[in-house]
Amino acid sequence: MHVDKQKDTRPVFRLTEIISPKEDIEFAIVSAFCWNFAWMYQMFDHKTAVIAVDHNPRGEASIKAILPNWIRTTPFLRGGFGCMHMKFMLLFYKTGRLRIVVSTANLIEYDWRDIENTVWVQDIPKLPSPVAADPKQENFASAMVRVLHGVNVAPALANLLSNDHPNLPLQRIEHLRTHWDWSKVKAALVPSIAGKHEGWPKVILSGHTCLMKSLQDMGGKTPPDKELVLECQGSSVGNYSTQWLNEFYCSARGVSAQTWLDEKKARRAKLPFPPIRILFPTARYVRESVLGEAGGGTMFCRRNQWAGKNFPRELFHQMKSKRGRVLMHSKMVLGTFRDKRGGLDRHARSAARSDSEDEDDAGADSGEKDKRLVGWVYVGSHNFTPSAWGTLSGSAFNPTLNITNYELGVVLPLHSQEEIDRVACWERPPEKYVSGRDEPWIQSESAAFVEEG
DNA sequence: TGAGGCTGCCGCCTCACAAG
DNA sequence: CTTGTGAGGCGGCAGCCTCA
Repeated sequence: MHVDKQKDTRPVFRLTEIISPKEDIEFAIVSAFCWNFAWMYQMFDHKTAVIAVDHNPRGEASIKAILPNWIRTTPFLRGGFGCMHMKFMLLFYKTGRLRIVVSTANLIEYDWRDIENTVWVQDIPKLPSPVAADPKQENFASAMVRVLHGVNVAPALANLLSNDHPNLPLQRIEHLRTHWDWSKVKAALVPSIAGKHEGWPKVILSGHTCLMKSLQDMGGKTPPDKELVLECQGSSVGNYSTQWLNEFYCSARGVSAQTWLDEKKARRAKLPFPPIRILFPTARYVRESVLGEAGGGTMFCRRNQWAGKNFPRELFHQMKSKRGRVLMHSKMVLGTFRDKRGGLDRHARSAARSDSEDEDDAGADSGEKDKRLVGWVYVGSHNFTPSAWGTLSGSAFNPTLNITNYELGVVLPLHSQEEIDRVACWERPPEKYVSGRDEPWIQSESAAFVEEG
């Protein structure tokens, strides 16, 4: 389990250490795709008010009191497709401190005991008195406000406030922006809100286009003399087309989709695969892991995907945990910059910078934050799939972003090679699958999962 | 040189399917 | 019980070859 920078002296987080000291927590908003409510209930003091955001398979928005002081809320899913996959916690302490947790783990024992997950934690101090927030300013807090509205927290909060808990430390979701001091947060929050997002102002607030915007804002745009190499690691495999991989890659470089949205589809389909390494465990790795095939229940790849005509089998790489033969439920995208072949020298670069591409964004490379990054890392609930990150359509003038799932993660800038190696939870560099020898773990073909289908 | 036919490319239509 | 996309099938068209 990888942790926040300040806490990396400690290699492992227990859930009881995050939700601690539990008597001091007044209120919590907690989200996960899979819940064991009885188990989680003991993690909290029974006096603590809790809003539990959960996945509803039917995709109906709902709120319901499920335990003393607990309200379960579920967000709407268009047509019942997709899932509420966000995993986060907001822990409001009696002292005013707010602890933000963004993780990859579900709230069941298995995820915290048997497999590897990743957690990002930061404590946010309360401001002595509220400050006005610029409604146009987008930052971590404003993104969190949108997330909470997106997953139907508002009616649950109103319900608590008007019943047994009128004095909660959060009276309105918007107060997150004005009552706490977020200035120390270096991470960018990257949500995917399920549904259809139309027009640039909305499109850049969600999905891979939000990743693009966040990278621009933190100076993480791939420099013109460099090439971006992506290592995408997750526990589920999507349907990858050249078009979608290039779409994602473009955003990961910090380049707006305006550059390609008006290109003909037929032409886009013929582009080569970008330099993306897709990390997924091989069948052999799962068999030889500590829990064997039975432990492969959280890894998803289907035969018809792998066998698909244009499936990018050559992009697949082994996913081996640094921490021994344990399976990982972590989801990370690691972006690193390498010199282009025949790359420009240092001098030419500054010239290239001023005259090449740069579109609408002015602040991307500016100011003191430009301590020249070597890359960046995303960690959170997003698997590397179109359902999680979204697909763009429409025109460059009026784009549409369609997202199937609710997902949440953070992006952090990386400043050194050492930091890159430390932050990745897999052995680097990842080994490429050997054609003929290596095949991905396919759960439905394992004797341990016979009832599949 | 012109008619006819073969071939490959492109665009259009329909259908199936999406992920944890 | 969405919306968008890729695959696959089909037809039109341009280019080229062959034969009279």
